[in-house]
Amino acid sequence: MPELPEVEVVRRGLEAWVVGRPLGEVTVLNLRAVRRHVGGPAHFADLLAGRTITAAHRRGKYLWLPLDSGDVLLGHLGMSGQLLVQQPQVPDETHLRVRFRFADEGSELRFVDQRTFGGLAVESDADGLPRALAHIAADPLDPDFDDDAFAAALRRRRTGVKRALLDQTLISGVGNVYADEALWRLPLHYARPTETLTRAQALALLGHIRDVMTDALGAGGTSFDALYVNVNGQSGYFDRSLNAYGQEGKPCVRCGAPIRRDPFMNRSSFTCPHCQPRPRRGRW
DNA sequence: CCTCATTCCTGCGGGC
DNA sequence: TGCCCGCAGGAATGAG
Repeated sequence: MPELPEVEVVRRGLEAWVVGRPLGEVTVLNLRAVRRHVGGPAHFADLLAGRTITAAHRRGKYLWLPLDSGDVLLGHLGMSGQLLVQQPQVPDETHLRVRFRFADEGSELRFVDQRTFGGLAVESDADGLPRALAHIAADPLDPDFDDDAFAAALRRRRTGVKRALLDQTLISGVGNVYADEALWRLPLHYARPTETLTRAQALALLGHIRDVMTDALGAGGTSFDALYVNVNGQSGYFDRSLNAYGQEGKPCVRCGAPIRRDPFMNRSSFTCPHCQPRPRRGRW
């Protein structure tokens, strides 16, 4: 996280507050924040100064802002990235990494990122999708998402179902929180081998991913602390509606069994041990 | 091509 | 009180 719903909340904020405005001075305060920009920080800033942002797009967890120059400003929030619209007189945030002033001298855009897993880059327009996103699959809220192709590709995998969901080349926008929530809703254990899923189960899982993301979007996203906020610094409240993620020890709202936490891929997976029993060889 | 472990980063909280 | 360690985890990268 932030995952698709949180990134979409940010995209909507950018659409409302920065699209149509000409950029002024751009200042890179942290090199790592623009490490994906091949030409370096000065080049990054030069390509942006004076250009007007014409739109705000998203695929999965990636955001991009097309410019009137034909280039696009591409961004990923990583673990802790924020894009904030702030009045210029507001003191700099501790982890301010890039500042975007505007020629209209109104509010500025700030990229703030505590852990610097996120980053920004400028690249030339690729007629629709930025080249750097060529390997990122469509996300489940994309009207062009191909449900049948997803179900078939998921069942062709030879791995656990949650590993597959976190693979952004198969389906994008799903992270640890929404993977656990969708699997709880089905319900299905995260280690279920993908090749044992029926087509109907694969499609049902996709439906739950869509449902939980849509619900979260309606709540303004999921926030566990002040890190996950919209462009105005406000938190969503979907954390109150989580049924599995972060609920270790609390009773499953469906059956009452205490939710368990398992180590998984250097992070955690949360399941109901009763509703989502671990698959065993020859028996699921 | 496919799968999977490793690595990057900072703040917080628990344990001693 | 202070220090150390684990944990939070998206995605590029390279090994096998």
